[in-house]
Amino acid sequence: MRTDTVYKKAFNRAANMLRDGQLAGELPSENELRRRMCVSRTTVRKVLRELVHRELITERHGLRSTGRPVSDNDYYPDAETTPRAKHVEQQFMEWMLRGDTRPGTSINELELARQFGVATNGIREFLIRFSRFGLIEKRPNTGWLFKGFTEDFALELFEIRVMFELRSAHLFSLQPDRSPLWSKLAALKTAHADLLERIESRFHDFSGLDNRFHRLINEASPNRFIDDLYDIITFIFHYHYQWNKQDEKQRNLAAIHEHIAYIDALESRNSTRVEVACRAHLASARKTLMRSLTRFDETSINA
Amino acid sequence: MRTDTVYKKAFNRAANMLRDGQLAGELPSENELRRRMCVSRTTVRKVLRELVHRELITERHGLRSTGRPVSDNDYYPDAETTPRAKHVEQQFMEWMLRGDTRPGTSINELELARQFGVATNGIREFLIRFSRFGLIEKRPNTGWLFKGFTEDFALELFEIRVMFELRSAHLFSLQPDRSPLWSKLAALKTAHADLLERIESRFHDFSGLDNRFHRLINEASPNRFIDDLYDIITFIFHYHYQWNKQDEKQRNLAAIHEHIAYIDALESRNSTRVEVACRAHLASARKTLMRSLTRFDETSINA
DNA sequence: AGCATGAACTTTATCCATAAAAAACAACTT
DNA sequence: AAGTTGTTTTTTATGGATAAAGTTCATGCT
Repeated sequence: MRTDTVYKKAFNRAANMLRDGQLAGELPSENELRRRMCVSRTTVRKVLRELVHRELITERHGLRSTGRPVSDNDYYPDAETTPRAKHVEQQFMEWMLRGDTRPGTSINELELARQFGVATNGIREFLIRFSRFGLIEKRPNTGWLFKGFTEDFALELFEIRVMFELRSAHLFSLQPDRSPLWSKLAALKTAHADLLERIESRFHDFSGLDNRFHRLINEASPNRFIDDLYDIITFIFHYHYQWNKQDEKQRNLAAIHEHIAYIDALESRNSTRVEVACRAHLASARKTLMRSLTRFDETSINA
Repeated sequence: MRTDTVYKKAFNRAANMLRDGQLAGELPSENELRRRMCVSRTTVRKVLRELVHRELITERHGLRSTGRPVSDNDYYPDAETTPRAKHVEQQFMEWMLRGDTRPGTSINELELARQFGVATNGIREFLIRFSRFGLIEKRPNTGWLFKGFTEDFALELFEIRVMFELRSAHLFSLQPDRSPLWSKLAALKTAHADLLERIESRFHDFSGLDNRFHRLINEASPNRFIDDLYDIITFIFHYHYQWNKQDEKQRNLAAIHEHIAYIDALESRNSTRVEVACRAHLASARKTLMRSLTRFDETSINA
């Protein structure tokens, strides 16, 4: 059966809004709520029905207003707000990156389905989606081949990344002064400086910033294929570093400094400087990844 | 129910082998056949059973030998030798490229499933696979958005293609003289010259040659992400030009000459020459595509 | 032991069913 | 007329079933 994660997530959001006082007094119309929560009115109505049922809101001659205060255990647990497909993704990535899955292993849809507790259909859809990341390959009528999250993979990925980023950075620096992206860049620079101040406690925040930064660079000259590659990078890094936290603070600190230098170079509009800063940053990112890869391999082997 | 296209295709191949005399006299073992036909032994046995049943081969105390001659209507029709997934692909591409499907149209899985006569699952799997081509986009819980086979798409694709090809061509030309790829290149050059001789009748053969050529260039410095882009290009061009045959001979003739110039440049190992020839060829390919796109639009509008 | 066939078992490709979510339609209200 | 809410219809997300194809095990023959 289809999961009702959309409803549950919407319910939790609504509960949050009630708690924050965003919905104090008389509630907005179903349509208005629908817009704010980005779900269909059908779902909004389901949420409202449940809110009434739990007396979190009251309804009197068609007028809805806030009811009793929201308590912590009114919320649905997080796991129930994530669709199956996402769970499959998470479990698969863990299986692949954490387990002792060696390059050359063949992937069995049925086995994964059993292991993850879903129908084979979901596994298959995930694998098809995932195959564009270049880590697995389909052999018709037979199964999938895991090619491995290897050094080769990382090298190939970074080779393309460098090409793309140099191109985008160059085009970014050629923008007219009046382009609104310059002020966005300045804002990002400030954000970097701020993070630097609070690095001790907030170093996890870097990955969000990193994303925004690299996506901003691409915004000056959009190209869907470049965006795609960046999706891959984001995805891979997200999961890889999620289980690989050695030196995280150190790593991020270095990267912040590189970013700032890179931003300065962009602002200088000097193409040589841009190239140097861009290459320096990517070289360092690659080195970090490679180091974590080999170390990762060792721990796997010894596990 | 799963289609038995694997069996039918294998059967046709076996029939062909019988007809060609490749299996004259006593037949090889099941395992040997399995290897030759690239299917499982289970399928081989099914084929053999049917061949016996139709008296195309005879079996006597476990010894199989050829039987009556193969007739034209022993073959299964082509349509029955293609798996559903492939049919979906073909029908979808036709729907997209030939119909009046405008950018911004939303794609309905259920409707396509009905239209193509398959289960929604097959449609969905195809769409997921196809989404990496950058022409459609998924909006969760809602459907797919067709972004259009537009000029923008072609421009973005070619921008990347140029970057990749310049990089690969450059690296190709840096190979040591003893690399075996040089002789492969020479062979391809001859093939081009041959095709030029028989261009009047054989101009369709160009696309195969084109593929081999560009893939060869990439072989010198493999990168899976570059191969991926080339898959996209191959796929798109295949379908686009399948229904868009204007000036085909003309187009291919020009391209052959460009390829030859490009090969000469590579053989000269002179990087400036390589770059010039490569750019010239890709610029021309882009122009051709763009022209066919606009013309294509017009015919669609008037259709 | 090594290869051939036969039989049993496992996995993939494909269809179908259904609850959840979205969209469309209808009827009211201001 | 535009925005509400109530109702119905359509579509997506997900599970389940099964024939075809692949793989493994068993048996027998040189």
